[in-house]
Amino acid sequence: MRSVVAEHGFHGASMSAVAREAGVATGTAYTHYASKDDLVLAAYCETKADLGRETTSGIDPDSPPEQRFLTLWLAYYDYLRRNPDYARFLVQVDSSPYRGPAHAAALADENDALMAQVTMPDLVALLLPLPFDVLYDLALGPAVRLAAAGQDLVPGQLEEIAAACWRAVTVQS
Amino acid sequence: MRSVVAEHGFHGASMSAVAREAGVATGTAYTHYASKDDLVLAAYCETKADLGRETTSGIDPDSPPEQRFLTLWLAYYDYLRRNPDYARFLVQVDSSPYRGPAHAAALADENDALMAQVTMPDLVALLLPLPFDVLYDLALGPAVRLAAAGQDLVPGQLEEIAAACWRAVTVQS
DNA sequence: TTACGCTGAATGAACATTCATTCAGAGGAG
DNA sequence: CTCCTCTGAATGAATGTTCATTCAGCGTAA
Repeated sequence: MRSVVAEHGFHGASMSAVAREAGVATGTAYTHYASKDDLVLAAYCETKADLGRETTSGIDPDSPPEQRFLTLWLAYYDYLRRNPDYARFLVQVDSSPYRGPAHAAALADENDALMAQVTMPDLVALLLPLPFDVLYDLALGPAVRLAAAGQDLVPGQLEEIAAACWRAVTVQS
Repeated sequence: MRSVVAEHGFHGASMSAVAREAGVATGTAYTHYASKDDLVLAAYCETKADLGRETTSGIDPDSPPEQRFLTLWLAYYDYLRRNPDYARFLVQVDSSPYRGPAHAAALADENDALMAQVTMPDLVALLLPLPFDVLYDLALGPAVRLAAAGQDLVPGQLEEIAAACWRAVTVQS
C-alpha cells in the first residue's frame, strides 16, 4: 500500500494494484484487513511507529531540548530519505481526509516513542502554545516533505533547516 | 471542485458531486473542461494565479528582500485564511500525483505575479541553492498548511513563523 | 481426514464520460 | 410589435469501465 500510494497516489491505489505489489491475490488482503480504509490506517500506524522507534533510539535523554530536537529532526530526515516511499505515503495521508482518522488511530496505538520524546516537560516549556498538529507540521513536517521530494541536501544545509524548524516552534528568547 | 476536494478529498470528488456543488448538471462540466484532470488542473492554475495576484499587489518593490518576503508571507496566510477551501485544495494537489502536471500547467500559464516577485535578483542572491519546489515548500508552504489547518494564530506568532521561514531558505550571515 | 490460509473470478455499486434531447434567447421577417 | 427559426449551452439518463468486496474452492500441513 505504501509503495503504490507513494508512486501513484490514492487514485492509482486500487486493492488489486496493492495486492499485486504485495505479491498476493486480491482477496488475501481481506484475510488481514477488514477494508481498504483499515489497510490504509494500519499502514499509516505501522509507518509512524517504525519512524518513531528508529528516530528516537539514538537520542541522549540528558542533552538539552534543542540538541534532542536537532538529533531527532536529522534522524527523521535520514530514515525517510532511505525509505522515500514511506515519506511520500505519509505526506499524502496527512493532506487527505484520512488525516483525522489516521492521527486518531496512530495515537490510539500508544507505545509511541516519538510522543514520549516531545512531551518531555523541559521541551514542552519552550514550545509555542499551538495545537500539536500545527507544531508537528512546522517542526518535523519539513523533514518528511524534504525526504518525499527526494532532494539530496548537503549536511550543512540540513542542519540549518533543522535549526530553522526549531526556531519556528519555540519561543524566541 | 475546490470546495469538494477541500471537504472530501479527491476520493469524494466525483464529477457528479462537483457538478452538484456548482449547481449545474453532470454533463455541463464537460462543455467547459475536457476531462476531470483538466478541471483539476484548471482549478489549480486559477487558484494559484488569484493567490499570486492578491498577495503581491501590496508589496513595495523598493523595500529590502526580507521585508518583501515577510509582507508576501503574511498576505499569503491572510488570503488563504479567508479562503480555507483554496488552502486545503492546494495542499492536496501538491502532495498528490497531480503535483507534477499541476506545477507544469501553472508555470505554462505565465503572467505569474508571484514568479516575478521571487525571481528578483536581490532576493535570489540570498536564497539557498535548492530547487524551487523545495524553497517554496519551506518558505510559503507553511503559510498554506497553517491556513489549511484552520488554526487562528495571534499576529505576533505569525510574524515569528514567517521570520523562521525566511531563515530556513536564506543563507545565514 | 480436518483445518486453514490463500486464491482469483464473480458481483454489484460507483465512477467518468457521452450524447440525444431540451430550451432560453438572439435575430430576422412581416 | 408578433411570430418563427435557428443556435448552442445545459441537461441527465445511458454507457462502458473500474473498483471494493465476497466466496466457493484449492493446496497444504498436521
